[in-house]
Amino acid sequence: MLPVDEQIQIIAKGAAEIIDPEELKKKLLVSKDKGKPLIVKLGLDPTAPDLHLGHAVVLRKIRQIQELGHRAVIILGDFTAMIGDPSGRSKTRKPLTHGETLENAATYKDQLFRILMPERTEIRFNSQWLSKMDLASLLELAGKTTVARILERDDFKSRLDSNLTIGLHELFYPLMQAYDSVAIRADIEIGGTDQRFNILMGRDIQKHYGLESQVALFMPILEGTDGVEKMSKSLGNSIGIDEEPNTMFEKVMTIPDNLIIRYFQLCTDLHPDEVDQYRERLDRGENPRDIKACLAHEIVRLYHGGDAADSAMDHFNTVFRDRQYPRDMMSLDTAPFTDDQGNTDLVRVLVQAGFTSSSSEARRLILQDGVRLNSERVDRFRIPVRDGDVIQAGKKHFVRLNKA
RNA sequence: GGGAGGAUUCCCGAGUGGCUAAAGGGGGCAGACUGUAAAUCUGUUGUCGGACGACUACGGUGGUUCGAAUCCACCUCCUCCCA
Repeated sequence: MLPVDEQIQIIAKGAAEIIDPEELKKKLLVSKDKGKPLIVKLGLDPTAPDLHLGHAVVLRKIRQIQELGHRAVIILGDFTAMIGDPSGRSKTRKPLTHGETLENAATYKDQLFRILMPERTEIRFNSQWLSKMDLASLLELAGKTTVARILERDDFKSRLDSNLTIGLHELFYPLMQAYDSVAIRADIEIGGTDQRFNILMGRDIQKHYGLESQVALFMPILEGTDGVEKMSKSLGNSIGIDEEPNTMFEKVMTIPDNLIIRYFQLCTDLHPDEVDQYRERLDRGENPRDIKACLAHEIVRLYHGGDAADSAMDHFNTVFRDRQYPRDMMSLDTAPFTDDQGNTDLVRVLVQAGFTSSSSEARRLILQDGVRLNSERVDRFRIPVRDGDVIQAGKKHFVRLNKA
């Protein structure tokens, strides 16, 4: 195991807040002393089976901690999912059925191990202990906090103030999540800053059960590719960890420059010192594009491996930086779209190639100077073409035509 | 239990009998600019057709009317107020 101070440096990289750093240090010292790994808890709500880089922020952090020799316990909140975490939501969420929950959980697991080390990860369902809790134990648990305390939570508070519905059962959510920490004897609970209330509740409740309190490790909420909103699939600004290498690379390249370092910190496993080197290069006035390319390469490498990262970078440089044709592009037989006079219907070609979803859109694209034939703007819908000609739609779609 | 209001195109939201494929904003796409990107500016944003045009569309079903997103009836869902 690395020296404690160094471990702390790695754990703290990119973290929004650690409560309490001294306690963390103490736990690490004991752990190193006794050779006993710490247990890092992450609670996941099994509703979102497509992980993106935003979710990956906490997962990567866990991975880094695993590399230090510690263990992770992932709690799939199959039981709590019946309530639906009210965090950050302004509405009561529809409860999931048990079947849906299990189905989601299976998908989730596959994706988790793209990031975590399986041999140092344990996945547990909180129904294991929560479903067995009898009324007496529930009352005991509930007695360890107060209504006022629960209602302090921002989202409950604002919902209450604006007369929105709050189900009584929802008030139990933080308690149940806290109880998970008791059940698994968590040393550290990690989560986004939006989990602040729930995780701190865990510290409290553990103490009431006579356990040492967990350390709360909060990670920032990652901004999406638009640089403003938090990353989320429904906002369309997310980068999924399953995305194709080229797409992933391109998407990383579209983040605003001022987010480069933040992404290095939150989306890669680079050592803090390496991140600092990139920061210095930026400060020295090096072209942010090139630093961003390093970032994109690193991120693609994490999810697809070095070779894929190299070729994604190569593709990006060719197409976007050098404005040349990509090395490999799809090809399309023009015969079905060519009339007797030898004119090819580009509208249909664009639709067929999947570049536009309707022919109206294809016409629009042509009329707006968005289509090129061998680098020349096209201003007609029907045009003669030769074997091997290249049609380009917008900046990134290419197809080579062949006349079979 | 009683009362009031709402459901519009990808999203928010205007429209209250023909001039409405439907204002405005967001988002998307394209073009210009640029050291990638962001920002900015311009255009565009239902489908089919190279234009004129046709078709489909304003929660659901039926109706009134020459004509309905707009009026009426019933239904579904949502919200608010009083108790």
